[in-house]
Amino acid sequence: MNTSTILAQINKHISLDERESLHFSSLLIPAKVKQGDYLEKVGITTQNFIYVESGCLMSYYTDKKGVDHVIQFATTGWWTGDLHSFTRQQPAVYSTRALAESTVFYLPKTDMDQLVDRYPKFERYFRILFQNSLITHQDRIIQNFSDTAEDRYEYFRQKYPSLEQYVPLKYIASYLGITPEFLSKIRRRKTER
Amino acid sequence: MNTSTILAQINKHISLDERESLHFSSLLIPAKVKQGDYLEKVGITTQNFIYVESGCLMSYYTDKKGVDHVIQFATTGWWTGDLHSFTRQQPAVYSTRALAESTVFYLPKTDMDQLVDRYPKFERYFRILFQNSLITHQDRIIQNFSDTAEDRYEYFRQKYPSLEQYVPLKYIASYLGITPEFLSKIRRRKTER
DNA sequence: CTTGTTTCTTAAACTGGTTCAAGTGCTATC
DNA sequence: GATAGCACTTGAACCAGTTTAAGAAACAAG
Repeated sequence: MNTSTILAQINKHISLDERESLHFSSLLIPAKVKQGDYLEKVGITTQNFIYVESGCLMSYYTDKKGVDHVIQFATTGWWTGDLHSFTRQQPAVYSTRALAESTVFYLPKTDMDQLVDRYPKFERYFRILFQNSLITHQDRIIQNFSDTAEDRYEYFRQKYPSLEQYVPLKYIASYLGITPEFLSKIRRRKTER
Repeated sequence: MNTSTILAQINKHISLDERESLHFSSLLIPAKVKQGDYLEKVGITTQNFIYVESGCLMSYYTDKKGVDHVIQFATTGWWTGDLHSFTRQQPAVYSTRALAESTVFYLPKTDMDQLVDRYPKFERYFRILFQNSLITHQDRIIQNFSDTAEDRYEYFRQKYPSLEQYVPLKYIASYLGITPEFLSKIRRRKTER
């Protein structure tokens, strides 16, 4: 198991020594998942925080009418999962699936709890991670209110160019909060110009 | 200066001893603000994280067309401010104003940085704070996509009943992502039934 | 008390995005 | 190489929410 890229990712925010790196690595559970595989399912309490080493995952919410809403894509270097379920140990409301063959690391909640307890550096790492993610989520809320769907699509393509190769358009539409039909129209308008 | 309620708030998540409590309290800068006062303005880099001791604040974004979008209300016990500006020390894109006469504590960024450095407990406190806030923001994104404006209004009233006394309807409309005119219609529909 | 200012409401015309239904194209599998 | 299944597109009817404009109600300040 090669944990060098995840350690490099973490070392962007904190500086781990040998002992900390080894301990952290020992907690990770590596896994390979195929396209379409579920990593988390609605109703089951999430036991792991998920780190994407390669490939692409998506987390989505299925509403009362049975419509899926993509809350997040996660590609190399991202953490993902149903944070509510993970944090409060309650049945998940999001599902997480692989959009392509992917390799991931699972970090079990109990281990993460002990980890941050024992090494304040990791407490810091996750504080920074959540703080940054919160900023991104705030931006997204504002953007959903103030920009048109076309602007949001343009922004999405610029911000996450690597995702277009993995993600079917219908999921991009869902992430943008529109129907696949309307995304289709937007795309046509763009090529016609 | 009485810091007992903010300390009680923090002690819900971590357990501070006398020394830590005193040190933390010594960093806080108390302030009274009147209705309409600005605590942060667009374009000015945010120096403080803001804790609301009493009263009510709102943070909002003004888009290219000059329309305000409320990102958050903050009442007793909440932290607020432009997190992006605060974290990365860049000019604020949000403004923060008092909706009523309020008392707040400012926690300067430099002090907060030193605080979490010196006391891992505070690192944990803010990790938990951001983690919880992130969960709330994820829920809000999903809700904006899957629920109608009327459902969102109902949910808002149930979740934050105390806010209705402070917050003009036009700001509630903005928070919900609709126009004041449409909120007016929703309210009428509700009373007619 | 009254005058100006802001908030809230109402109504009509309008639009960004949805819904429904049908059709095209891809690729997968037997 | 037929059949099936899914992703994507197209178009027409439709609707949730906006825009514009105006009036009513609440409020603050002299």
